[in-house]
Amino acid sequence: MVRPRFSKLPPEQQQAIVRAAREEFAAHGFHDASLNRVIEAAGISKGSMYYYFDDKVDLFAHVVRIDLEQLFDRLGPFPVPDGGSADEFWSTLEGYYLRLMTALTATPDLATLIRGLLAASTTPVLAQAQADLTQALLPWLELAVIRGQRAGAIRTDLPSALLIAVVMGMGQAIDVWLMNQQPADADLAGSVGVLFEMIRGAVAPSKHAAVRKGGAPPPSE
Amino acid sequence: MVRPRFSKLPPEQQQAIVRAAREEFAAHGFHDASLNRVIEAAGISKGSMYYYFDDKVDLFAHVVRIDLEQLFDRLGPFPVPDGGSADEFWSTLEGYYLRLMTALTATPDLATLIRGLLAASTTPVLAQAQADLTQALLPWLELAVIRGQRAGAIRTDLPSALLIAVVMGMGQAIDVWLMNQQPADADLAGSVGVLFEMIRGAVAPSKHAAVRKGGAPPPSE
Amino acid sequence: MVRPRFSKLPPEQQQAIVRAAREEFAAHGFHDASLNRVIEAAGISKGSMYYYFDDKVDLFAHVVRIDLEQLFDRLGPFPVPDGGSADEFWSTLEGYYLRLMTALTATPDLATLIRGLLAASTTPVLAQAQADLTQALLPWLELAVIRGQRAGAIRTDLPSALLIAVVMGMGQAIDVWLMNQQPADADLAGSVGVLFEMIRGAVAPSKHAAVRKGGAPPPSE
Amino acid sequence: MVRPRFSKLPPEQQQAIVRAAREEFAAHGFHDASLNRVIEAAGISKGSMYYYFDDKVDLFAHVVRIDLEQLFDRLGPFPVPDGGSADEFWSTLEGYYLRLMTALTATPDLATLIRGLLAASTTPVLAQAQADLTQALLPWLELAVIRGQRAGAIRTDLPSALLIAVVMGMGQAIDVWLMNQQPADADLAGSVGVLFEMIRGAVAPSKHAAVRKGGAPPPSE
DNA sequence: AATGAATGAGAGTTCATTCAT
DNA sequence: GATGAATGAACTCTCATTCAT
Repeated sequence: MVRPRFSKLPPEQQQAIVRAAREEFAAHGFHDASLNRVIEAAGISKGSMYYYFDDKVDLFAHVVRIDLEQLFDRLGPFPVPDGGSADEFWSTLEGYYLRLMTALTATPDLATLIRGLLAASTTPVLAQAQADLTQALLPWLELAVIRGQRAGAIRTDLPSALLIAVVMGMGQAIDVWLMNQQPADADLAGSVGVLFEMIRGAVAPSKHAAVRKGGAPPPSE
Repeated sequence: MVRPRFSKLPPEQQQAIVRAAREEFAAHGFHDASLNRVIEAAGISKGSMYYYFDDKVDLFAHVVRIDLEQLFDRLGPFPVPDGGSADEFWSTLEGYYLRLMTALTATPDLATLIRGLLAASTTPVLAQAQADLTQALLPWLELAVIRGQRAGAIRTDLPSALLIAVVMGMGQAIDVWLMNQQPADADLAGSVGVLFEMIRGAVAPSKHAAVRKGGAPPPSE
Repeated sequence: MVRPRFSKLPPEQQQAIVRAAREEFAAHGFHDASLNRVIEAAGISKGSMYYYFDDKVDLFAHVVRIDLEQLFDRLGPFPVPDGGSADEFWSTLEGYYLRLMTALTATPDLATLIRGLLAASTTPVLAQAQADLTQALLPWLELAVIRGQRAGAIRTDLPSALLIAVVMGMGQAIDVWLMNQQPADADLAGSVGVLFEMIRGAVAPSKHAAVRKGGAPPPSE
Repeated sequence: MVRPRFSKLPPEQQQAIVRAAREEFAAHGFHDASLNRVIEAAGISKGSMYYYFDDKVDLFAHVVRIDLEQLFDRLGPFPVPDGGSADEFWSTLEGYYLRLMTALTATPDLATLIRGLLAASTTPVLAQAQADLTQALLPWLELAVIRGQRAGAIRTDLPSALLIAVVMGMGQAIDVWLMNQQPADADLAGSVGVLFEMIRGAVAPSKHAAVRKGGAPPPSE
């Protein structure tokens, strides 16, 4: 955990440290990031680094947390549509996601960080940071699933955790695909539209599902 | 490239080395894997390691290649359904994928390796290994998309690269989810069924697409 | 570049490190010198070595630089005779060179270092160190040539670079010869006298040159 | 020493090995030359290498020896002018040296080898090879000095070893200077002329010497 | 509160040499 | 006679972390 000492620093110095760390982690990934380079860029001593943060992981986690906070502060609270039709549900979500992706595209270092974190499936040392990230998103996602189900927009025959995982996988794939395309913002809207279309196809109540599994009847809209 | 010297080793010693390396890479990822630990576990000298393999990357590539070969030897060739209905198309694919996942679930280290390789988006040193893996799969995947489109099973209004990326993202998510559940084989079939159902929903010709983009009219199912 | 950290060390420790490095480099040459042996002899850790110096080349360059500085501090500035006769020109130079050689003979390790550096024609990694050394000497040498020519002591029909190269070759040969003789200081003066005599014969305005090349008429002595 | 086994090889294989070694040594210097690369280029096994030669030094010495032999075979025996005037003495020598340098310029790898060997003042491991090279040349050089002295072309007041050392130093300097100029053959003759002129000035009987040292009276020209 | 000097463990890689076959 | 597999010692260099001041 970040030590309170760090929070007492003048904001501009906090920012200098976070910025230096963000750039280093984004540029080299967690493992290859060098604390020596971070403290040099931040203009602080090595002792101070360890005075503020427990260790490398702690610094990394703090950077991700801070950045995510700022990101979502800018975006405003997650809109979780309550009531309304399935179409309204998807449309609300898509609007929000588009703004999220627009923001992420504007902060590529953060995007790189998140991508790296999501992908670091084999680095146990980052498990905590991953868990943190997940914990920050999961409750909202689960709420969204529930409301989507109530709106008849999301199938009810699968665990929400699975639905969420698959949707995030699709989103990640689209993210990578988007970055490889380096689209203008105009394209971004179209791409997000396509993505949501596919997501909707994947998680919407499905006639195939009914046939295959004979699962629970879809809740009435 | 693996040197012929390695291939001349008695099979059990080749296996000992590959096994040691596989476990190390699976446990720590490519970067954090330690050659010292590998040679210790394999019971060979450091000089021998470099007598058999060019370098760390070469060893890694060899392990992945060997394991994939064995995997696909066990599975037989990719079936690419040609002709037939959309339902038949999906059913053929699902059967194969189920067998693939069954095999992967039985070799979790290999699964971890592949996952790590797919995710190593920022490690240029593995670019070759990634390219190898991709090149082995892409042609088949593209063929599958084309035949799926011909069968009316896959939408035609999006680039196949995007479709493939999204499907792989979904598959990866399911993989992770499956590994976290540590399901019995029985559950595996169900999960793969669900996955394909979602994939089908995502990439099947969509009425939404037609509405949104004014694209090509969906081929009749 | 040497890091300031090193300069802050207590002088005796700086000296211990420089001495250990000097002996190692002199004994084995740059390439065969082992940093492991240096840090062992200096009594510091491997980490400290790299805390003080960028790398092996940096250490080597520092040793040479320090030693040369001390050498020329002891000798005083290069005297560049201006005006006067050819005999006076040579006599001034000879006096300085004798003091230089006396100093070098007293510090054989430094002599070895310099010799090695001058001879390292094929080691691009030392190019910077060589360039440093050359740049420190060349301007003075060229000035000396010009003034010598003005005094009628040096021939004017050959490029100064060639003259300098040949003279340095002769000096180097004498150096080696001197070291093999391990002469008393008394002999040193005689040897330097002989060397200068030969140098004078080689680079003095020559009647042969006039005959052979039909070059500029030799300036009158 | 080269083992007789090597001499029994078919000449073309001997040549293949020597050629591979020569190129490797010339390209990387003795220390950085890799036996692995040599055997690969020569197309022999590592065991064979050590079956033919004691070790790396032995191989190096053999290459130098063979090449020098061939060089001097091509040049013919050293001409040691006996009788005649000082001018004739120098002229004979210069003619030979010009042919030597022409030959060396045509075989740059050998030239590099020799230069490296002459310069390797700090590599005790090559002491034997250096001594070999010197021993091959010294007797002739000393004979040349004696005859030169008899012809009144060379001063008699200095040990011949010193004269030889200085002359070789001058020659080496010119060699380097020549290589940096990359002259056409035409320039070579001129350069050698200049070199000999300077050599003559350096080692010819000198009035300065008589004045300075009160040494033996100079032999009459 | 803050520093920065010091370190040790470890990294990947190279290579001349040996020796059983 | 010839091979090439096997090795271990050595190499330079990196880095997160500690701790006395």
